[in-house]
Amino acid sequence: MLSGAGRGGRVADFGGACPNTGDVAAARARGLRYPARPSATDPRPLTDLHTHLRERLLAATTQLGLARDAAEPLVRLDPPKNREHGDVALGAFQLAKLAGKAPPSFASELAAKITPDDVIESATAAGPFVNFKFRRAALARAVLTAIAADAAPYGRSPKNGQVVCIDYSSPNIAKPFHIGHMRSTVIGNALCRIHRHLGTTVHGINHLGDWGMPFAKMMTAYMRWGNEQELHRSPMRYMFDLYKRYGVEVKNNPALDDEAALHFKALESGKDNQERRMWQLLRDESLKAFQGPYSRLGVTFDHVTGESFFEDKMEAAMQRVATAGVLENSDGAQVVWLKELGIKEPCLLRKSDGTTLYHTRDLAAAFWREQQYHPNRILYVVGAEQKLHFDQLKGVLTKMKEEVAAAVEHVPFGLVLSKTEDGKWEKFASRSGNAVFLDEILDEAVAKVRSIIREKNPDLPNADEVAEQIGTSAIVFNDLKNSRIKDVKFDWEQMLNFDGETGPYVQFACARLSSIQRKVGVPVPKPEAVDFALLADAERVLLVMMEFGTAVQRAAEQSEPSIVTGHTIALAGEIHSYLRDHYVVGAEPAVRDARLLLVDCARRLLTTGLWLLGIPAPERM
RNA sequence: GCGCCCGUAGCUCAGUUGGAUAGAGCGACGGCCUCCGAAGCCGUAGGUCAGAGGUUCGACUCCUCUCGGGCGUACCA
Repeated sequence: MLSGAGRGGRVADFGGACPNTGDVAAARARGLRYPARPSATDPRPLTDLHTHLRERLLAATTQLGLARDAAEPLVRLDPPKNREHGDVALGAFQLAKLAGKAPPSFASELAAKITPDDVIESATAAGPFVNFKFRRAALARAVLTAIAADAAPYGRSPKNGQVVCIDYSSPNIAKPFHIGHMRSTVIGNALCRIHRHLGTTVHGINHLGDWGMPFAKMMTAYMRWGNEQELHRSPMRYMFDLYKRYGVEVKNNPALDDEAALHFKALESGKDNQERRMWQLLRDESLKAFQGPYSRLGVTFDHVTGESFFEDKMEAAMQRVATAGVLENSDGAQVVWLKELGIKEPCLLRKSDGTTLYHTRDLAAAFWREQQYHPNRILYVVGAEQKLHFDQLKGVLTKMKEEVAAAVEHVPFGLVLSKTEDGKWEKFASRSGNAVFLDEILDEAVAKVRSIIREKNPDLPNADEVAEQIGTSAIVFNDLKNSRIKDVKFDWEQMLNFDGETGPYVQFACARLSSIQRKVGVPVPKPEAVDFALLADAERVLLVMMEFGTAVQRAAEQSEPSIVTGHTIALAGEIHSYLRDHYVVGAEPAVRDARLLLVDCARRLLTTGLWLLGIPAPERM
C-alpha cells in the first residue's frame, strides 16, 4: 500500500531525552530568547473576586508572621471538590509548614483573620482546609458585569505579545479527506481560536502533504492506469481508486516503488518535465476537493504552505545543518545522529539517491517559521504515532544549538478506531476498505438531525441550513470532547445519539436561552440596573461561569481543547437545571430582569465557548 | 528486543499537576410536558481507580516492577 498520509499521517511526538514539557524552562535556563510560556504552577487567571480574596489572605498570612514573598506562591485558590464546602478552597498544608504549625490549627487561625466584608461572606476552617464563600450579590455582579461587557477572560484579551504557530490538518492531499484527517483539523482549528482569544498572535498553517514518495506513488499509478477525463469527473474518488490499485499491485510488483522513486527524483530535479506537470495537475485537483470538507467544518488557515513550498528552501537548510557540524554520512545517506539525546534512530535528511525526506522539509519549515513569524511556540498537531519524527526534528535543532528548538512542540492525539465484527477496536485503514469519508459521516449526521427537526420543530424556517450546522457540529464536538491523546472510538450509534454530553445538547441550551429572550418581550437590562441579590439562587450557574477563564487558559497551556468542551457541557447542564425551577417570563419585574441578564450572559458564554471549538450556536433548532 | 502512550462503573470518558466522601454521559430502571424548547430535568442501581510494592501527614495522581491493549523502531509520511 501507499504509506504515510501527510501530516494527517504524520504521527510521532517527543519523549525520551527531550520531552516536550519542560523544554521551554530548559531553554530559559540555557539563556535562550524564547520566553517560557506560563508554567503549570503559575496562579490561575484570577477574577476580581479572587484577587480581592487573595489580597485579604496575604494580609492575613503576613499578620501571622509569614513573609509575603514566601506565602504568595502557596496561596492557591481552587474550587473545592465538593461544592457544599464553599466557592473556593485553600489547602493550608504548605502555608502551615512554612509557619511551623499543624495544618488544622493554622487553617483556623487563618480563617479567623478573614472577617467578612462586602465581597467575602465567610471563611471557615475545615481541618487543614479553609473554605470561602463569596457574597451572592458580589458573585453575581462580578461575573455577569464582566460577561455583559465582553471583558476578558470572557471576551477576547488584548494582545499579549506572544506568537504561536499551529501546524494542523496537513493532509496528504493525494488521498480523500477521511475521518482520520479530521482530528488534526478540528483540534488545530480550536487551538487557533483559543490562543487568539487569549490575545496571542496565531499563525495557523496547513503543511500539506504535497511532496515526497506518497505523491510520487500517486503519480506512478496515474501514469500507468489513469486518464484525465475520469480524473476531472470525480477527482477524489478516482484518485482513491488509483491509490487502492497501487496498493494491490505493488504487492506482486515491488518494482513499482522503484518506479515511484525515479519519478520523485525527476520531480525534485526542478526541471519542467512530465512529472512536474502531473504533480501540478494532481495537486490542483486534490486541493480543490479539500475545500469542501474545510468549509463544511468551518476551518480556515492563515498560511497554506505545504511540503512543496519548501522545495527551494531545503538546500539552505541542509547547508545550515552541515555548517553546524552535525551532518554525517551513513550508508550513502546523510543523517544526524542523536544518540547523546537518547534517540537511537538517526534522523535521515537525504536519501542515498540524493532526494529529500519528510524531515528535510520539516527542518526547512522550522527555519522558515522562525524567520517569518518569530514564534514562542510551534505546535505540531499530528498523530501520536509520529512522536519519533518530532523527537528527531527537535533533537536535530537542539544538537545544532538552534534557538527554535525550544519552540518545537508536538501535540499528539490518538487514533480513530473502528469496531470489528467481533466487537474489538482496530485502526481505520483505507486499504482494508473500512475508511469512512468525512462527507459520508457528516451527511449521515445531518440527515439524522433533519429528521429530528421534522419531528420536533416542523415549522423551523431554515431547517436544512440548521440541520447542516447541528449535524456537522455533533461530529466535531464528539472529536473535541475527550482528551486528545485518547483514541477515538468511531461508533455510528454513539455518534448519532444526540442525548447527553453532545454538541446538540450545548446548542440546544443556546437555542432555549434565545427562545426565552424572544418570549420575555423586554430588552436585557444593563447590569447597573439589576439587583444582584435576587440571583442568590443561581450560584451554581455563576460558579461554573467563573471557571471559564481558567478553562480557556488551561486549554491553551496544555493544547487541550477538551477542557473548553467540558466547560460548555457543564455550563449548559447548570443552566438547564436552573431553568427548571426559575422562570423568567412571568416573574415579577425585578426578578425577571435579573434572570434575564443571567440568561443572556449564559447564552453569550456558551456561544463563545462553542465558537472557540469552531462550532456555531443557532438561535433556533 | 528497545522506546513511548493507554488501562477509573456494563459502554464511552472526567478527575484543575499530591488533598476533603472518586464524578458525568450513554445504556438499564422509576418519575416529570394544561407550566419560558422533553435534543431537557429529577431520582435509583452500578467501583478492589489493571495488580504488587515504594515515597508521603495524605496517592486515581509521583517512583519501581508485573500484567493487559496500542503505536513506533534510518533511505515512507
